[in-house]
Formats: sequence, structure tokens, C-alpha cells
Amino acid sequence: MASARDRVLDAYETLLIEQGSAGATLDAVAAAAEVSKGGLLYHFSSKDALAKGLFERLRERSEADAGLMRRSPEGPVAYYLLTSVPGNESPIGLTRTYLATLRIADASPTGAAARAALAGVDADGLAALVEEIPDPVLAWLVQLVGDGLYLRTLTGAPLTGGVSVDDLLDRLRQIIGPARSAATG
Amino acid sequence: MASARDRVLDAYETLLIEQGSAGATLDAVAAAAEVSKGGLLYHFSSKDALAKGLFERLRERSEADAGLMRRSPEGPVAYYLLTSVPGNESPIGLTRTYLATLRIADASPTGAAARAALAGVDADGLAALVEEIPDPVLAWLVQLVGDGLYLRTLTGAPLTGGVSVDDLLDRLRQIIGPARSAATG
DNA sequence: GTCTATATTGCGATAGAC
DNA sequence: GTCTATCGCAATATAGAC
Repeated sequence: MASARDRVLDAYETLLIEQGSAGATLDAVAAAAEVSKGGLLYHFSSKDALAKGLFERLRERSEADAGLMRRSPEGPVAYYLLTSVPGNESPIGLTRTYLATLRIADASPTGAAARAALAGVDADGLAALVEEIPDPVLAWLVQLVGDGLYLRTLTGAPLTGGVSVDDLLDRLRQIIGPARSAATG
Repeated sequence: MASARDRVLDAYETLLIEQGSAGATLDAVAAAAEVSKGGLLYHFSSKDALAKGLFERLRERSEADAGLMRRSPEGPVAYYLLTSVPGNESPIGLTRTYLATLRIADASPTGAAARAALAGVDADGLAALVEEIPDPVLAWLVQLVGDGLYLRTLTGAPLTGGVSVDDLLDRLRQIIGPARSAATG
């Protein structure tokens, strides 16, 4: 069994994703992690400390995921887009941690820390994409497409009307291909 | 001054966007709308009814915004992308209503209604984009780029490293241009 | 149509046993 | 390191005056 600390963060993520900030109470997190509220508060001394634990995990996973992108046999672009598709998450759980953090990215001081951590994920991802697509406009375009797919994990909107993610990936490859050669050679 | 009902929905949106579902309490909404809690509960008999009022407004604004897209002199694509940029919102407030609804799109029954309303916005937007870009893959790609920009309104991540939205729009026009002619003949 | 007052529940956090 | 018990406060919602 995972450490109590990790189980607490897992439960916190799940509740944030499934029920939003209103549902992620200390009671609910403790119950889902199968520890008592006192046990939870031993590891994270306040709700704010719990949120900061989530941001730290997000930074760690972002760094690790950027490494996976770079070492991925299909390349950073395909890795980024495929792991952005609802249901096709990053193997180390970055997607879940990202979506959970999004839920508490509000205008409060803690929310500002959340947004800073999310901005770090964006920067890590773009840096890895730029290694495959030197053209900064195209790299950003690819990232935005992936982020649009991310958003659909939240809205649950169907992947639209007869067009598959593979079609999308093929088209993006056509767009990137010539531009890449132009930029690199 | 706007009607009490509209002021309540405006306040609810603002609180959801700025403080998330935990901050959008009936007390806080009533205070921000400058009505008493009793006055609020006259117009919306419960918190759930308030949420449903938001979803109804989202559907209305989505329909109206799709009309603006179609009549926009610069075309649906430019309209969609420009109003997706953080700070450059839809003139009828669709962006705000969309982001507020996103905050309560959780796994609850109410959240399911939220996601259904959001999926409707996606469908309306795509339908308007397809009128300018008949190729469904390209139309979806443009929408996803816009959605990625939307997401940045939530994360507050900087519009990245030296690349402007105008650069992005120009590049998208290059990509769409030939494909559009090819598709339309 | 809008208000005050209040019942009731659930929250975050503390104290202290084991 | 994990638990139970409890305090103080804020939440939703109701009742009823104006």
C-alpha cells in the first residue's frame, strides 16, 4: 500500500476533479484516503498545507513528464497530444494532478500559487515541444491544441462529430512536417 | 441598474471564477449582488436553482454568440480566436459564463447538467466555424487552439515567450487558407 | 418582492489519549 | 504516527414580518 501521505494526495486529487473545491473537504479526503481526520492533519497541518503538497507534486510530475516526453519513441508532439486526450492520461499521473490544481486556481493567495505551478507545467511542456518543433509559433500551436483536448476532460464534451484524434494528429504532422524542415534545414 | 435576477447571476459568475465553488456561497453571492439572502432566495429558491439559472444563461449566450460569430466582419475563425484570448472577452459575456460553469462541472447531477450545457457551447461554436472552414478536421483544430487559449484564462499562464496571438492567427490563416480553397473547390 | 431572524448541519482546526 | 472528541464558525435553507 502507498504511504499515507501519497494516499491523501491521491484522494484530494480525485475529490477535486470529481466534486470541485466545495467537495474536497478534510473529512471527505480523510475518508477516501482511509485515514482519520487527525491522521490527515498529522501529514498536512492545514488545508492550505494540503494544497501546497499538491502543487509540489505537480512540479515533480511536470519535470518527470517532460523527461518522458523527450525520451518518448513517438516524439514529444505525439506524446503531448495523446496524453491530452480524455481517458489517455500521462503514465505518472500528471494529467490528474494538473486538473485537480486547476480546480483551486482562484484569485486567493493559495490560488495564485496554484496558477504559478500550472504556468510551470506549461513552460516545461513547451520547452520539450520546441526541441521537436523549433518554430515557436508552431510549437505553441501544438501545445494549445493539446490544452484544448485537456479542457474536454473537464467538460466531458464528445470528441467531436466523426473526427478522431488520429485524424487530428495526422493533420498536425502534415502542418509541422514542412515547417520543421524549413526551420531546421 | 440591471434587474436583481441578472445582478445575482453576474455576482455568482464572478465569485465562481474568482473563488471557485467553495467561495460562491449564497451569502457571498447575495452580498456581491447587493441583495439580502432572502431576496436572492426569492429569485432562485435553492443553490441548485441558481446553478440551473447559470446554465440557462449559458445556452442563451452561446446561441447569441454564435450569431455574432457568423455576422462578424472578420469571420468566425478570427472572432472565435480573438474572444478566446485572456482579457479579450465575448461582448455578450459568453466567456465569463463559460468559465463560471466550468467551475461547477463536477461529477454530481448538477455537474452533469453543467457539462451538457458546456458541450452545447462547443457544438454551437464548431457549427459556426465549419461554415468558414468546411474541412471538419481543420475546424476542430481551430476550435481546440481557441480552447487552449481559454484555458490560459484559468491558469493565468503568460502568453508564451515572445509569440503574440497575432502571430498565431497569421499562422492559422496560412494553414486554413489553402485547405479552405481545396475543400471548397 | 425584499427583508431579518433562526434552525440545522457540516466545516476546519485543536487537544490529548494511545 | 494515528486515533477520538470537541470547539467555534460558516454554510444552506426556512419562517415569517413588512
